[in-house]
Amino acid sequence: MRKQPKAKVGAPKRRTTYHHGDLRRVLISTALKLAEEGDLSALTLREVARRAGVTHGAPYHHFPNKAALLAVLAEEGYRQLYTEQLQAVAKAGADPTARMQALGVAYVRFAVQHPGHFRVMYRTDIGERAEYPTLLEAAQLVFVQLTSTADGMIRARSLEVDLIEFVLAAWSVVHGLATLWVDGPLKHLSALTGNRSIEEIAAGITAMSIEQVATR
Amino acid sequence: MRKQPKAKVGAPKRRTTYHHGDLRRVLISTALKLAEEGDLSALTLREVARRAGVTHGAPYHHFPNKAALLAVLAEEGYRQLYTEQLQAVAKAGADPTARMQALGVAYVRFAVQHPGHFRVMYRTDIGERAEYPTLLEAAQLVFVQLTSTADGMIRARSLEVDLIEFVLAAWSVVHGLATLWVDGPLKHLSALTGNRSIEEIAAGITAMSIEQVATR
DNA sequence: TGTACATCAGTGAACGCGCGTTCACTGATGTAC
DNA sequence: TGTACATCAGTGAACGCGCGTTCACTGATGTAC
Repeated sequence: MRKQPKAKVGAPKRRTTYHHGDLRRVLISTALKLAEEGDLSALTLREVARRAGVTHGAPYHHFPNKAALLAVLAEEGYRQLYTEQLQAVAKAGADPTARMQALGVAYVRFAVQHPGHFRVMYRTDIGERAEYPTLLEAAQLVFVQLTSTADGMIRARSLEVDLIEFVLAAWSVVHGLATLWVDGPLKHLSALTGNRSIEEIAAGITAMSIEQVATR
Repeated sequence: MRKQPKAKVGAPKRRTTYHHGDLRRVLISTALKLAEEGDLSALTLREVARRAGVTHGAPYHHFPNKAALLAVLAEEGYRQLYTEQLQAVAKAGADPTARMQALGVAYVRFAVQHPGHFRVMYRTDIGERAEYPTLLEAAQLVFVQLTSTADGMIRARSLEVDLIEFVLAAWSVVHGLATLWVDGPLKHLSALTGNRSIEEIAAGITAMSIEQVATR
């Protein structure tokens, strides 16, 4: 049996090895947890290090600076969103309208289930995104998926709407709902939403906003 | 003629009086200007004082703390939004659908024209809003206006939609568009929107999202 | 299997910074008589 | 109209704080022979 020093109660887990093993991964997931707690201003490198049970200098062996860590977090978010939307669309079957709606619902569900990722993805004070090409690429993946799904629906139904405008409308409604829910007034206005789950609401709203276009 | 000391170039205007005259007002409008510049993390009390040409202790003779200044800013924003929406609805005439759409367009226009107010209004890290009853009241005014306009449209057309759901859908789409435009990816994606004005886009999108419900 | 040595990934002290807030002060202003 | 005095609204030094980042260091780990 390995010697296992007693860990102080409430203190971060005591490492048994000097080297951490997978600090990079731990820093990312700790930062994510912090972002999930709400206020992004509480997401500091020093606090991340603290919670990871490591000195505040340690992260610099894995990331050149704070912005780089946030960029990784954002990129992971976009990839996750892409994957979840891909699955949702696949599950929705062949009907282009159903696929479009599933995409929207998946967007809102992602934001609600991964608020940390969502916040970091749309935070503006991360610095120039152009410095992180893989982040840009991941974001574009999501956008392309939206555009092509929307295009599929328009073509299938020979709708007379401008693709860009349709895409913007769809994006706006789910982004708005997600934002109002995750960080906005809806967070506290449960009186409004009662005991309906966000998913039900999202389904209702996207149905109202998107499906309508198809059935006119 | 009053004696007028030469002001240093680039420095804040030199006061000729020891007392400022209307520092409270100036602090508010300076804070607003800062919020309009983009990143709310740059909106600090000290910077506000600096730009107002006053020491950083001075604001405390007009506001108990930073949160109180932000609360005033937010409240002004809500009142302004309410007024602009009221005018837009009045201008739209009697048709309930046209009124509803005008309300939505006014929301987006407000966000675009007053991004500072918009940012502060929806910032979560201001502290507990319940501490500022007049702020709450102003926000509710806007919400009530939205709800009653939506209700008017539903009744006039005997729509079979849930009021809350309709309200949420309408709010989501304009809030999403505003957010994506003011602080989100649309800010830089002018490729998407081309040379169309945000107002045209907002009109198109709200028409697509809201009017459709009525014409089904 | 053992040893020498390079490299990796931590530590912890330090730097410089800007923030919100407090406080004793003082010059300017308003008011009573 | 002039004067005494209270109050208002500034000043500027100071406090304590947490942040991002750097750096010389050192213990742990991996590799060549």
